[in-house]
Amino acid sequence: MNSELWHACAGPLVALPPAGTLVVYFPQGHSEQVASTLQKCADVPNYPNLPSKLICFLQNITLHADAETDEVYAHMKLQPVNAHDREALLASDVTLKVNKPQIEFFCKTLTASDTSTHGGFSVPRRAAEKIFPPLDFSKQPPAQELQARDLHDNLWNFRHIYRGQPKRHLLTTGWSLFVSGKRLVAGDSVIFVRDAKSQLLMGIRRANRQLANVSSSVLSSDSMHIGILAAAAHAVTNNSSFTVFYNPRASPSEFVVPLAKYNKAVYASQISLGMRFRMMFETEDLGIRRYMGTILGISDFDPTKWKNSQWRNLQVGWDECASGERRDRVSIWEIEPVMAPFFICPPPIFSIKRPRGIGMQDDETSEMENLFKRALPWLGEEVCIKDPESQNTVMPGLSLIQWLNMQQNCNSVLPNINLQPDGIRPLSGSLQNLGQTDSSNLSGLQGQYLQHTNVEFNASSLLQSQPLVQASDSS
Amino acid sequence: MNSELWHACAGPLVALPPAGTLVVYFPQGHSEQVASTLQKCADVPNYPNLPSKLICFLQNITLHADAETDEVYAHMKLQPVNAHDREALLASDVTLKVNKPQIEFFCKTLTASDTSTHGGFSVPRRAAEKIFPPLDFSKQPPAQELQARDLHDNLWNFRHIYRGQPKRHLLTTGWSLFVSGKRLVAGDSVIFVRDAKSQLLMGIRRANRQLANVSSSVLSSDSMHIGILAAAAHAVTNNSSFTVFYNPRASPSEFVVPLAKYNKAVYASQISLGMRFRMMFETEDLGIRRYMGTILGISDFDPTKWKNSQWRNLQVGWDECASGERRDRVSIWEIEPVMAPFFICPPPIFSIKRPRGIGMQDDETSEMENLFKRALPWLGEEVCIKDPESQNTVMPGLSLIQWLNMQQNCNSVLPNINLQPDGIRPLSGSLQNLGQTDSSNLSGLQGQYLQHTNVEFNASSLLQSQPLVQASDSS
DNA sequence: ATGTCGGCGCCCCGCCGACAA
DNA sequence: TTGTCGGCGGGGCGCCGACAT
Repeated sequence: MNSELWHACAGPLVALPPAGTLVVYFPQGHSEQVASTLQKCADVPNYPNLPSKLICFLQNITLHADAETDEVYAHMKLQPVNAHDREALLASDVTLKVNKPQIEFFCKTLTASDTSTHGGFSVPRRAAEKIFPPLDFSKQPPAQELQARDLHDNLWNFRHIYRGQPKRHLLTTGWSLFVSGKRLVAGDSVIFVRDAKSQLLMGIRRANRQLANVSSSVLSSDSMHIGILAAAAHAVTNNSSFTVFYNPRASPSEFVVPLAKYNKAVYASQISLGMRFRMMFETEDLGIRRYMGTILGISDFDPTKWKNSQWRNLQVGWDECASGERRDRVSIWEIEPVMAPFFICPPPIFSIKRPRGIGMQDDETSEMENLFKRALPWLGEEVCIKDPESQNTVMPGLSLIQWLNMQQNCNSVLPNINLQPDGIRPLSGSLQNLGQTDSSNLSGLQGQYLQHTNVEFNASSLLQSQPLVQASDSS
Repeated sequence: MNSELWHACAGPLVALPPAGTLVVYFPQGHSEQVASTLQKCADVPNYPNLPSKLICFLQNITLHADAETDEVYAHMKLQPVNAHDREALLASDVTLKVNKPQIEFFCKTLTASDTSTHGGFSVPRRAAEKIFPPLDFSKQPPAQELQARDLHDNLWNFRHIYRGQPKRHLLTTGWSLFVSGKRLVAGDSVIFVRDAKSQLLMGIRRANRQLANVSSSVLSSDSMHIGILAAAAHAVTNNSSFTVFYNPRASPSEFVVPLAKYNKAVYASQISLGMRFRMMFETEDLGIRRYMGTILGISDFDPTKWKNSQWRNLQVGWDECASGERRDRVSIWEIEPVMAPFFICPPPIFSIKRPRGIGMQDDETSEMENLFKRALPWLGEEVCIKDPESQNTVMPGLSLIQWLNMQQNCNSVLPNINLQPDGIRPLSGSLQNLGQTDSSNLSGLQGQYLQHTNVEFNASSLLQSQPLVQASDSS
């Protein structure tokens, strides 16, 4: 399975954690994917003794495509962990640094003419020039035979010709076989990728047409829903691993989140009612667009079954509500908080120690504290995330020292309403007394968010945190 | 969903228990169906506290066909029960009396010519005359427009013509649309049914071609396997119901067995090593053929995960081993014991009382005994099963009195080797002292089996039976 | 720049009886 | 009785530029 092609089909927002790193698994989100796939929301009871989130070691991850539909998905083999070695933690942090290689591809939504039996495929000019091998324009008409491999490594042959008045690029012979073979209809999309070896690859993305009742004839949806929970619970109990299928196109959100991404969002962001944020959405041509929104509430999505989960615990409203498809509940790691540079408040650090959850051994306490110390985002890594759209590096260096310095200059100008069940208190003195730092480069930060820290410090005051793995109440 | 069509597609051996009756559910068999569907045998651990068999009330049963493949399957809503009302028990017994209505249908395996684009469908002469509406043979050539509904109630139109030299029935116009629409290939079968209202129905049965890796892209096979167990266990714990999908074509055997059928097989049959038996198999044209075999062993199929299950606890050998596809392990209710009439030994009645299984309340004891008293097969029903192939009624009346009488005349001529974990003792005196009965009709019984009883008696001595629902050891 | 259409050539779908198994 | 084939007619697949958006 070609990784570039897989990611092109998955979309620009999908970033898979690499094998060997730590992730946070949300059974609730997994359930959502199953419900979304089955297009049916089963009323699944809470599963006894399964926490609302699990820290797991990602043993293995493989890329796949459905044999019938070409839909991309990933197998992830997860091992629930209580103790973590330094190596895995460091590897997990590194995931934030990865720059996706800029792959050459184009995506076109098929028109009625493209899919009819009357003719071939009209290739967008820029696409043909960027992706396809160059034509010999001395011939009349310029033409060539194209060969492209799909997600299953099957080879497809097309006649690529440049003709007509005005001139345009067309795929003729071979195209109809592809359309009927993949059962494409108008509205579906086709993706052409030129990989590192200049080979041509192609994938498809189907339109979100209702698949009526795709209910598998193998398992009842109830069994499926309970099955994913039971599999995870079994792995926790037996200290073994379990396998999940992540289907980025069907799943409303990723339910296996890199631990570093999770920690950064939860512990480095200031979330409060009324806060403005941005969030990335995918455009039709596989680009990225950001929409602005406001946090309207903070509460458990499902207080009875999944208590104290951070899964979609933010109720949000959107500035442009025209596209009503945007969700009204998101998770904290999905958003980019927008702060005016001098209106920043201290990050929320939980101070109330809760009773240990079921399945948490007492002697794990020090390990958990080590986990927090190491996995906190300001471990000294150099984070540099590129914006695939603008090609510009966003988030120029803002150190935690700089950020802390800002706290001294403005204390809680914005009202700090917080509905999270645990109390919040500002960072205690030892951290606030760090030295003054040049803040001349802060003026350009408006509309950006704190994503970059590169200072080490003694995080002892953070260790009174709420345990990350917390068993749900077995009521 | 038309029941006649569904059963025609399911095959002659499939008999579904009606809603409102009691059944025995075997999780192990359910697991086998899932493994068979996924063509992958996952190594699923034993599920804690789930017995190897569950008595359930069949709340509901509905017939379905897969939207993609037209494969038939059934939804069954099962409620695990501990106490049973008399009505359900009686209804369960009635299920043995049901004579399937003799439906008019024919089945043809498609040839290369049938599925090629070169021509239409060659209709077997007898089939056309029996199933299709009669042609007007005064016209030349005789022809008509046929309309048939498939499993999804879609209407298909065909031109039915009687022509050629020699004359033969053909489906021409419309046939190729059906073949391509259903994606039929040579080797698949098509079934035409004329229902009670003389309407034409049609279904398909696909050849057993390897579907490579049909692994769903939704759930891992591990999650599926554990899901079916968890769903059943959850229903037991919460006194609720669970839903299973029974796929008669994919499943090696039925895993939801009518309680009466189960009891009759377990308590009315004498099973011993070396015993000869017959078993029904399906022929290619949806007929029935019996094969002879010998019992080679009696033991738990999976002694570690499913202890004391009767699922496939008989190891068998077949007289005609040419067709190596016959299973080497079967369940007792699948076979027809073959006994020489004067070589019959007493039925095995378990006498060792075992500790109550997990989940068995003490106050259920009397209910369980009532269950056994009522569900035992000699409750006075008149069993009359027709052999669809020979059209003859097999098993003429052999009453329990007659059978018991035989016991008095021959005591254990055949060696009675029995490997079942529980001890076996003969029926105690009160039953053996029943009066002499005419046994003149026994001479024709050689090669048949005891399937018919119609006498009531005091079964008090049977009440020391092993509990039917028995929790697996939670080791 | 590209979606749709009329024109039209030719491939192959599909109906026929011949022939054989 | 019925599976496969050669013959062949016509419908529609598919390649072309025209034209519009």
